[in-house]
Order: sequence, then C-alpha cells, then structure tokens
Amino acid sequence: MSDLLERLRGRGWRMTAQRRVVAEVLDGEHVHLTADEVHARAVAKLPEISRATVYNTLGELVTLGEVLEVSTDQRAKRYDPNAHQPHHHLVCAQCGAIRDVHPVGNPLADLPDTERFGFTVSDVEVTYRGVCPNCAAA
Amino acid sequence: MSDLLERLRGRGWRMTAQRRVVAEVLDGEHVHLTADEVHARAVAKLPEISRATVYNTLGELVTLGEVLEVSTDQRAKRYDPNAHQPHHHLVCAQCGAIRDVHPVGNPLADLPDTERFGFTVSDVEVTYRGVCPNCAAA
DNA sequence: TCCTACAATAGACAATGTCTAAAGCAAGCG
DNA sequence: CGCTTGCTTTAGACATTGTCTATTGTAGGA
Repeated sequence: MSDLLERLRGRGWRMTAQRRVVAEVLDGEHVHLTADEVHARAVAKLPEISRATVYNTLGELVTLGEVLEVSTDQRAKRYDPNAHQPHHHLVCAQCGAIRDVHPVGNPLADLPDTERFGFTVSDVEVTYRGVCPNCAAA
Repeated sequence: MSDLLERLRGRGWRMTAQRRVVAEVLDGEHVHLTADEVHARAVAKLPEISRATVYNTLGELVTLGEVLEVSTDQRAKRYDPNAHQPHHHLVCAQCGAIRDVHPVGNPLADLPDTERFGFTVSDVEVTYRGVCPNCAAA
C-alpha cells in the first residue's frame, strides 16, 4: 500500500489527503468496488471529499495503470486494485460477487486469422458467469 | 424476419405496429445497435413510437431469447439479433465497431476446478479488443 | 514564508435507462 | 361486426452513473 503511494509520488503525483484516502480505500479492500462505493468509504475517512475528486482520482489511477476498470454488469464500472497480475473474472449472476480467476491457455491464440477481419487484436477479456455457493445455498 | 414475427406470435405475443417495427429494425440490420439507435430507426418508420416502448420491446425480445444484449463498452447496451448461434465479439478500441467471431476451443474448459471457488459456472463471454483496418489506416 | 500551478469543490449538466398513470388498441367473443 | 377486456403505448418524471465548469484551496518548490 505504501508501495502504491510511493510509486505514485515517484511519478510526480502531487500527494493530497484526498488522493491518499482513495488509494487507501482501494488498497485496503481486495474487492471490486464501484466508484460510489469508493466514494462512500472515502467519505468515512475524510468527510469533505467530493464525488468529482473520487471520479478524477480513480480515472488517474487507471491511466497510471495502478488499478483496472472492469465492467461485469452494464451498471457501474468497478475498480480492481489487482492491476499487476493479468487475470479474468468470475461473476455471480445473482448477487454480482466477483472473483479474480486465472484460466489456463491463451484465448488470444484461439482466434484464427480468418476470424480477425484485418483487426490488430491486442487484448482479450473473459468473463465467466455462474452462481456462487452462497446464492446456490439460498 | 417474418420467421421472427411468426415465432413471436406463436408464443402469444400480441402483435402491434410498434413491436413489428422494432423487430424489423433489428432484423434488417445485422449490426449491433444501441437502444437509442433502434429507437431512431423505428421512429423513421413509425414517427409516433415512444422511447419507453422501444426499451420495453427490446427487453421482451431479450427475455424471449430472440436477441442478445451485449455490453462491449460501458456506455449503452447493444442488441445483437444473432441470438441463435453462439459467438463472441471483436471490438475496435478506436471506433467501437463490433464483429461477431467464433474462436476455436471452449474457454469454459480452460477454467480449472481450483479456480471456480464453488461457483456453478454456466457461461462465458469473450471480448477481443484491437484496432480495425479502417482505424489502422487513418 | 510566498507563489504558482495543480487539485478539490459544489453543483449543473449529460447520457442511459426505468417507472407511472392515463389513454389506446388487439383479439377473442357473442 | 361491434363490444369488452386486459395487454400495450405514451409522455414525461425520475433514477443512476458519470462529466464538466468556474471558483476556491493547497502542495511543494524557490
């Protein structure tokens, strides 16, 4: 975590209380929060922080490559602090819970040239969907 | 197309001018339209159709399994009339163009049990991203 | 300590989608 | 063929998520 703050400072990021709080929220919870959830947790630590600042800061962290934006539903974007290890996501269709997963194989290699239509394909996103144990039990 | 209308009528769908127009728009263009784009094309054929009706009808078509909802960006949902053949999507990161693609292999099989966390995994969505020939040329 | 450029703020605005209450109409029935 | 019934449509308010702007604040170097 202080790693994160150190890295950011080293990259010329001006350190403010607001940015520190947002970074701490993301680093503290290894879950996938929406911007509003980040905002709520940030407000708990620093009541006067504004919504715009949280959005700005999240956007900057994404640009800097320190967090990933994931859209597993088409409601709010979620922010994934696990940006330094490539991974995909497993989503519960009922409660929306998200787990990071690491499938074997390389899906990029599974797309034949004849299916690329002249595109330069650089990335692939895989989202598995199912029902989590909690929801299955209920 | 009339296939589609027949299928729907056979399933007890009350046929109205509005629903016919929405179905025709989807069937006529084999592209991936947003709800607003569907609405715009529907209005061209039936000026008094309302936005809510288009949203309602699209939702019903999705429920009936006749079209698929896809979210390749986190802006508007897009509607894919190619619901009867499983496929994935290839998206241009610059202009947003979408192509249907058919990778080889089965990504579901690539997720080991140890990476399933007790979930019952039933589905997988794969989105390839890259740059289309048009954007690469520009 | 002071300056200056960068950052934070409140709140308006925008895009997309959902809901409601009232009016309209498809289709079965006599 | 013309009712009747209940499903459908409509306009527009509302909700959610995100962006932008003009003003005020402040981090960090001189």
